[in-house]
Amino acid sequence: MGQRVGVTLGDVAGLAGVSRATVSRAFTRPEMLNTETVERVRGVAERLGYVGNQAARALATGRFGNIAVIVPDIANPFFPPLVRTLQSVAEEAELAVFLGDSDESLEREAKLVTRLGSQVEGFVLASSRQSEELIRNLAHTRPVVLVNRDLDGIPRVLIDSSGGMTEAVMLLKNLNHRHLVSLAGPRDSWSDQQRRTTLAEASATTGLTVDIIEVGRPTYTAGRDAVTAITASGATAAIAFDDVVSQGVLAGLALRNISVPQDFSLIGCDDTLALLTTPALTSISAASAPAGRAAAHLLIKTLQSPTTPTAPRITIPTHLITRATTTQAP
Amino acid sequence: MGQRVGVTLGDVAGLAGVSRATVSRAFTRPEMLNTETVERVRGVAERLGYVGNQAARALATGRFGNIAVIVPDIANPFFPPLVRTLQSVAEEAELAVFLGDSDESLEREAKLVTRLGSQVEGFVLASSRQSEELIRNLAHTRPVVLVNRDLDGIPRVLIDSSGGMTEAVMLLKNLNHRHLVSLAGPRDSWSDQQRRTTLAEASATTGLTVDIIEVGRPTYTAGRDAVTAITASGATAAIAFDDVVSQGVLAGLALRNISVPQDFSLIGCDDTLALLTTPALTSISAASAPAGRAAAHLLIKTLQSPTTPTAPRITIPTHLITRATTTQAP
DNA sequence: TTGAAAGCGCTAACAG
DNA sequence: CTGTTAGCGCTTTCAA
Repeated sequence: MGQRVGVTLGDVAGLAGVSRATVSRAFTRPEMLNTETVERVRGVAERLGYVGNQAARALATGRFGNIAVIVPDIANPFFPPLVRTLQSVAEEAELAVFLGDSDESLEREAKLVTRLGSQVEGFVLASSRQSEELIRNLAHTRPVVLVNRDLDGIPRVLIDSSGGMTEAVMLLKNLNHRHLVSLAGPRDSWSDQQRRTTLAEASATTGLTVDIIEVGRPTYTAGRDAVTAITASGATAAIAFDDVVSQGVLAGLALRNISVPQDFSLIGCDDTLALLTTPALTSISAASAPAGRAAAHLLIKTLQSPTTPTAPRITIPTHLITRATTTQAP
Repeated sequence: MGQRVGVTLGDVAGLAGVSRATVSRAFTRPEMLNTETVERVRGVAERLGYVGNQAARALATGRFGNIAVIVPDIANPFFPPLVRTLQSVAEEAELAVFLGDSDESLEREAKLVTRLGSQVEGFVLASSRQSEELIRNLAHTRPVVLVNRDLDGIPRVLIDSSGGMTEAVMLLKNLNHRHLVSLAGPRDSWSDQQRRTTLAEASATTGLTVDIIEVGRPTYTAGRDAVTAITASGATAAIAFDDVVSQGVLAGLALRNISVPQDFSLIGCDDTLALLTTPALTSISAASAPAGRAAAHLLIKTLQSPTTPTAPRITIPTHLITRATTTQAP
């Protein structure tokens, strides 16, 4: 059976000469108690170094005081700022946060969710690759907030790249590009699908040709390796799934002595590498830190009023940030 | 009182026609049971979607199945790979991981540790800023593994930058630099202290002059703003606390039309920005992913054999990676 | 090989 | 305002 872990409620009760219930109340409902009692109990607790046992509390109340955030790849620069603000907001609400990295794998994401499900109040799923069905099942069990995924009736915060994406296409058109390539990312990512759709619309409107090259997992290497296909396509400009991929493309282009932007124009997404590249990358903004904050607030709100009439939904618009990787078509 | 959360052991027991103890054993000690019983119970459990309640299990066993990793700033590119591998190893060991971001603050780190202390088996403190006393107290309570912090008797993994740092100074000396500046980071960071010490020794050996400029929190802005002091110093080369700072310095130098490496040589640390900068940054390697893996293994090992004779200690050596930001002194 | 029963540390009615 | 009591869901002796 369970072994003593440390100082318990009972220990404090004994030394303070009160019942365990009183000790409990001294922490959770001090207003119910005589001020003096509260102080005495807290004093004893402090002296003993008493720290409440979360597991026991969770078992008794059904509340865990924990939330989980699941991301496909914490090493992708889009996510750390999101996780950072999320955790900061959670902390203010006295919530501890589990981090799950699904490694872009649907199965691992599912495993994480089940594993964590029994000890969290709710989930934030960022760029979830899960099937709609699984997410709905989960949301049926506990509050779920989605980031960059849109499912009717589930709270979510979306970074809507359509604005920036449309601006990107417009810019390239105005610069006389006629033929672009889109470096598409993970197929089961909502963001990727949204970008595909917007791109299709924009190309229809503008009459530009857009080839699609799938890079799959968005990495530096994937971008660099895509350059063969890019040059083969004959396009004069590319829009990449994210800045990490762009970074790779930039490197691959340099290897072939293709200069950016003179010979080729390039636009990234998420604006995570900001001024880190040379030339500085034209990119589509994506406020991941605010998205994390918003998601945290949404989740906390849902936790407080379980029966929300309609799911709160936040959409963060994007825009194109023109820097130095785009210019007139050669 | 606690409300039903989902399917419980009892539910499964009822439907399978066995006692709750048997259900429990079917999962935790199947070898004690009739194979047939195990299968039947597991079948029923699966059908019902039974997931064990961690809190209850923790209460009964004293084991939580969780660990925590605390970092000063998850948005600093050094940490995500560390956290990623850490979580991956933990997952294989059936451990869930809490993430705490202390925002470089000693107080927040302490708060996180207390908050999480009651629901984790152990801690990984990465680049902890805490006082030695607090860490020792904590380590007295539960297993602690340190990353980039060295305290007698506590397991730790160190990325030993002295090798790379010495090589860096040697390189600069051989390139005829006589006067360097060191951009020092957070004072309470072990890594920073180690770098200061090594630098002092190396400069004594080589006869180079080394000025120290404190940048405090290692950010892009801090690096950029340090350039005033750098130019004022009259040094011809700098070694920065990390690559993020270097990145800022590079930008600040560019603003003043000082070209790197012709007019000024620059060396970073941690090699996190790899080829992202232009010119590509000469840097000191720091394998943060392997460090995360090692830390996870160490913690798991400690968890399994609580009374280790001597604390396991891993040291990862570093070396200088010469790229394009270093050349002959002007 | 299985069941009965006690208990992990805490909270929440219900009395008083 | 405070104590008594009955669990929360699970594991683990002890018996059978």
